[in-house]
Amino acid sequence: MFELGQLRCFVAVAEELHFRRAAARLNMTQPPLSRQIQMLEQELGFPLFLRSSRAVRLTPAGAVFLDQARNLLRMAEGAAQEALRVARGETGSLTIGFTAASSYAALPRLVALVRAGAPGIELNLREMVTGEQWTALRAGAIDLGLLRPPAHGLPFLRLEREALLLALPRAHPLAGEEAVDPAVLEGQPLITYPPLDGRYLHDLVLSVLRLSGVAPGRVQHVSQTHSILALVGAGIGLALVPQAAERFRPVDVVLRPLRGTPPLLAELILTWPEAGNPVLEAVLAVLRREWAEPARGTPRT
Amino acid sequence: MFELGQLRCFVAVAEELHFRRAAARLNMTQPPLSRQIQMLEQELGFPLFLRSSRAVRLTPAGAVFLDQARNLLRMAEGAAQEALRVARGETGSLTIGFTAASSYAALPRLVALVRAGAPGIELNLREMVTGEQWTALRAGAIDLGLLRPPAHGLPFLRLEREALLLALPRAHPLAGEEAVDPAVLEGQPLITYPPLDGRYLHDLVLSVLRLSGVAPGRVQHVSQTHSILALVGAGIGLALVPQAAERFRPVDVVLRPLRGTPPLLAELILTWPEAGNPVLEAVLAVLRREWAEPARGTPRT
DNA sequence: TTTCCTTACGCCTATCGTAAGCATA
DNA sequence: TATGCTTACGATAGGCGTAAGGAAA
Repeated sequence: MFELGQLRCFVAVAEELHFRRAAARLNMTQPPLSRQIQMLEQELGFPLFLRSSRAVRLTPAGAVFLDQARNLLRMAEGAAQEALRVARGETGSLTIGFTAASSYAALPRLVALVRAGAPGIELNLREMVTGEQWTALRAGAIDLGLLRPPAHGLPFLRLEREALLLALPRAHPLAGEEAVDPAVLEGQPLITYPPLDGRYLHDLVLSVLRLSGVAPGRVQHVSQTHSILALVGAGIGLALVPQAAERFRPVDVVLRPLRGTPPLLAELILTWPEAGNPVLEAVLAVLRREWAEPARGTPRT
Repeated sequence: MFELGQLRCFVAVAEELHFRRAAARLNMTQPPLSRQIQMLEQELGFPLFLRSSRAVRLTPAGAVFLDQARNLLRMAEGAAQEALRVARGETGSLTIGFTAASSYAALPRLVALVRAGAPGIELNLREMVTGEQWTALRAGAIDLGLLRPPAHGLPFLRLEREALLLALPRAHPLAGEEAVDPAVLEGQPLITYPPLDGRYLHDLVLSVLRLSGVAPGRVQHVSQTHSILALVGAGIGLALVPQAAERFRPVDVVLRPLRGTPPLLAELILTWPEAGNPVLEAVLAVLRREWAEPARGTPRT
């Protein structure tokens, strides 16, 4: 097969229609140029030029091949440029796994920051629960995970810290209070996260209860926060949910801080398999620089 | 700039993710393959692979470059194939200049024969008068000319020979005759071709008159046959036109052979700049093989 | 005679293959 | 210890440059 150098020789001769001038343009002498063209012609199996000792002309097949050669050379340069931009993290694509809950506040903010700070980078978004995200991170199916701790040793960035709020029906006697005493949970049916799939929030809720010295009644496990809120609204029980739930709270449910509770904060982290992907590095650089924990990430005072 | 050989090395390693197996596939040993990849990486300015002494993985930029490299290699092979087909005359395009008169019989027949006999060849058709065709042939703007003689020394193929017929209004007293005596032209107004632009037919008409010993009256010069026929229909005068005019004769005009006239035949030729274009050769081969002068090309008996 | 492409020939460089080096599981 | 990529080194082949050849205006 021919080589790109031969194509460069061919294009030069085809454009100059003069071997000596073409050779000068290529910074070489003319005999080796003649040989390169001959070898190219032999490789291709047809003549590219009609040499009449006084003039050089392209054959019809040569004219066709000239178009192709120019295309190939242009594409070759473009290929290097394109990949170089990816290597520099200036362009490329990342796939982000995110939990349903994060899609209301953290995810839109993250997408907006990346769009503004690294406009060449395309983000593919895939909603999946925390457990799926770990699998996907290990398999390389996603480049970033937006999920709850722990990070299992992987590098991570903490995006949000939010207090757990008590979710109770609007019709509940204490719904009008500014803040609610944890004691009301004593013996009450509680809806909380499952210990495996939603381990982090499950443990966090238990910590809150333990620290408050409260023992709830029957406990129901539901993994998605919006389902929990729906059950609360239906009067099935009370629940402790992260503050972000305020964004998708049904109208018949209200969220209230627990009075006197030590600030147990639910964290949302961004994690990734490892360093080395420049596109990823570019996105992380933007986030480290631009992301400031919003005021709403701290509990109401 | 990198070379296609390096791309082949890169694609092999990227597909095998294993230098030794890739080297085997490329019929070389593994150390030079490593060097080629290193040189390619240095050329590009970014690493293509992450080597961890136990596994080889593509970097994100490497994955992008793999796509580009595959495209380039595929295009390189395609380029040679495409141009080779042109060199063999199997495909390509030709531009044909043709006169308005030829577009009724000779041109459609020619196009049909080429379509059937050389299906890969595309024909571009450009109507132009004979004089324009000569300029275009010299400039390379058309590859073939469908025009009246002479060929001015260029190679040519005679496509048709047709008698000159007398065009006269249907209302003319002699319109009912099977053939007309040339003597009727004596002193009559005559519409014929201009001596410069339509030189060939002009001279041919004069020859017919001279051989018949007839001197017409006032002579009007009009270059396009369909215009001549329109003037005949309007009673402006009589005319001698090639038999092909039968195809686009107005209903109020009839064409009749001249009785006793020696067979002065108007020829239509196909001419081209020179040999050497395989696409042209392929078309000419088809025409030489398939073209038979049709019966309608000879004068009525 | 001049121009311009091709052929011939010697040198040099770049690539290949073999062998040794080095890190990891 | 085995596997697998890299480094080192000598041999070879392919490409470049100089010089001579040959055809056409």
